[in-house]
Amino acid sequence: MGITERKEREREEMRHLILNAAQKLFLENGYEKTSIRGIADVIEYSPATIYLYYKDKNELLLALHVVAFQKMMQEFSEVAVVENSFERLVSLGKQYIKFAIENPGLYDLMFIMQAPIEALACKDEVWEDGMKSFDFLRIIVTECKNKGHFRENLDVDTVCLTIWSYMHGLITIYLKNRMDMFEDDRQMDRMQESFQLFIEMLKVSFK
Amino acid sequence: MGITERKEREREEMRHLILNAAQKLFLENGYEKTSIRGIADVIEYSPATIYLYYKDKNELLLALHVVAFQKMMQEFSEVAVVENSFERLVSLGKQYIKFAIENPGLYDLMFIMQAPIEALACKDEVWEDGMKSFDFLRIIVTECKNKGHFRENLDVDTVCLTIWSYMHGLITIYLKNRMDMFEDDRQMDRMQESFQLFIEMLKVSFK
DNA sequence: AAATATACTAAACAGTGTTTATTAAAAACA
DNA sequence: TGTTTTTAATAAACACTGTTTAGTATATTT
Repeated sequence: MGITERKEREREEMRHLILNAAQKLFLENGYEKTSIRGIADVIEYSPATIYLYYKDKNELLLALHVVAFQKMMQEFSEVAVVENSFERLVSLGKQYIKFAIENPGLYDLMFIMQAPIEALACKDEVWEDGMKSFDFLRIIVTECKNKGHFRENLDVDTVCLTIWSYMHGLITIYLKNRMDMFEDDRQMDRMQESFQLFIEMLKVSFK
Repeated sequence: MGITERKEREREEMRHLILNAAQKLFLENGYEKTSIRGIADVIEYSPATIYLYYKDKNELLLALHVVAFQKMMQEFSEVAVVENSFERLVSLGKQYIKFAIENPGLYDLMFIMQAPIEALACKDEVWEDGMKSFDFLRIIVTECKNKGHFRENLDVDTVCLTIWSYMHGLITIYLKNRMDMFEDDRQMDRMQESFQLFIEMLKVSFK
């Protein structure tokens, strides 16, 4: 009896259809204009149908959040080609900035919005995507220690949290338009200068 | 003819009344539950009345954002008692973290939400509150250079942006529940450890 | 062929920010 | 003073939002 299997397949297809429409609206018009009704319009189903496949909007946004992390992790994999482990860390930083600037809406969903975190809390699940990407950083920092770029007595987790905090802060100050404070049009330059300075700080103080 | 003066005074009182109600709701129930209708209920006026005193919700949130900056700057003034300029910088960092954790809603409004920035853009104004608080940091960093804590060839603006980025990142990772990733209940400890590490980084690499 | 289960939706509920037309009161003018 | 004009406030509506409920076709099982 393959009916239940077909049903399950159709259900998964429908979930995909909804998720793709959500992604389309999210990337095109941003978060504000990604409404359940809007998604329903795109897929030509009634709004209520969406609730047969996702518990609520938070869960739908969580699904989108998972896709976003997959995309980021894939772009991260490009840094693997860099031989030197410290240079690989620098490369990861550049990729992180690049991803955030090219996908501001997704970055918001991944690291700022409460919706996906609330959805996880509802399901009593942990933030696995966050953990995996943090692990990516952790591995590189660990290798920086092993290869002698960073001294031995540094706590890897503390170093990672410090690096991530800096990167996340720089990016959100930029994305949330708080660099408009600098009244020139050197925002991008200023970010690059700060990033270079931070790299120097790592190099000098972790030696 | 003191009628226009009285009218202006009454108008200002009404703006205050609205702003206070907004602040009350914002601090008690957070952003989501701070609605125009909710504010109207508190002050016992109709929702439409609020629009006679504030152009829209963004402008009201901008007014609240101004109050928030006043509060933060007042708390910042406490660090003036610290003699050593580098220690004053450390103190400022601690005050910044303290303010953010004690006033997460206000911090959101000041540094993450788009509403006040959009309201400013509408009025063709610059982010003066942001500039003033950044100046506070700039002055202390400048003195760190003058007193020999930081070397001479560092660009003050770049240093300030780097410090602010780190602080802002650490705080938002915490406030937006992205530290739930660490499955222990040492979140606060981890923040402190990272903060200490960053202070050491400044001390060592800017010498 | 009849009974049951599934997939879907129209309509409603309870919210949101905002605008418009209307009314009551205050100020200005004659 | 009485009349006109300006001002302040609001009820009601508009166009949205996420979500739930009750009802209807369709598909599956008995």
